[in-house]
Amino acid sequence: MAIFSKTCEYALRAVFYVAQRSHEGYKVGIKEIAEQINSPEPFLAKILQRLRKEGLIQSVKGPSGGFYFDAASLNRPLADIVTAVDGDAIFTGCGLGLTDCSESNPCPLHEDFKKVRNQITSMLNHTPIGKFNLGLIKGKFSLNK
Amino acid sequence: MAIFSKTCEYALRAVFYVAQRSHEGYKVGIKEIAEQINSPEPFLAKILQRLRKEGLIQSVKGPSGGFYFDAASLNRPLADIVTAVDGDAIFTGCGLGLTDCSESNPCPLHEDFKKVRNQITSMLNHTPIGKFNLGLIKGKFSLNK
DNA sequence: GAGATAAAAGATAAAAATATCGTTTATTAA
DNA sequence: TTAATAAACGATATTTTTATCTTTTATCTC
Repeated sequence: MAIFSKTCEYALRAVFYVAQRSHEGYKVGIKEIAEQINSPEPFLAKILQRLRKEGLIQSVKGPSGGFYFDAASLNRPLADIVTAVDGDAIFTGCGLGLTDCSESNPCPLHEDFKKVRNQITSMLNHTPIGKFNLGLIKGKFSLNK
Repeated sequence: MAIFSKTCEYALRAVFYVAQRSHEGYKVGIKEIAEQINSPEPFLAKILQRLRKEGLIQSVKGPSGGFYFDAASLNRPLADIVTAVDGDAIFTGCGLGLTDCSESNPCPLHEDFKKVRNQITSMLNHTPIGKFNLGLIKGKFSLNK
């Protein structure tokens, strides 16, 4: 089990790649994205369609078209992407899968998981999509293996 | 997406319930466990079979049989249960799903996820199966909704 | 030892997540 | 205004996870 679904992992990797290229002034085609982040192209296309419908990423059709982020979108937090793809289970869900777990009706791991969730939530809320652009351009980070 | 698979959530809830009952001196039948933790009985049976094969839980067949933990097993860490069911992805996997992510070839979120993973790992390694027995007996914790 | 009980095992089934394909629509550039 | 390009859309396929059912085996009680 991972923190995010496979779908969300692809989404985040794609987001980082498109953000980097947007920072450099380019739009990117789905084929290039899929190659660069090592994901199945048609599946990734579906994911980006969803993000686009939610207004989280921009795209234009036709020659010299592709996906990109405008300035405002580059500043959105990663949490928006995660929520769009995986919902808010990672932010609010019980670690043991209970539906009514809460302060007043806690599972045994409630306090422990609260810390973990808070850390993940804080990280995703405070990390803008474009945060790693310079690092990616400098080749400091990997997105493909 | 959750931290653990549904299978693992059931496993942990069942483990807590059986641990509590073992502490009280009882063995528990699969039917009672499934009822008390609100899980599908035959599915849970498969899960407990796996744990039993790995020696993480004990069981006896026949009348007045059922599942239980011996003293040594009650002191094992939750990490053993999680590893048996979900493998070690939660402890070692890359947050973005990369296979070769490491200190020398990091994904953009590598440092952030290291903190999250370390916290989860530490928690699961330092929490023995029997830790919540008294709290459960006193009704302080919920396992069923 | 016979009958009852409860877990183990094996074969399936259903649902959800992941992945693919063919066609359509929008946009651009010539 | 046409040809080429690239995303959008809709239908379908595959794989994995989750769940069920039936039969078998072990153990206890009498």
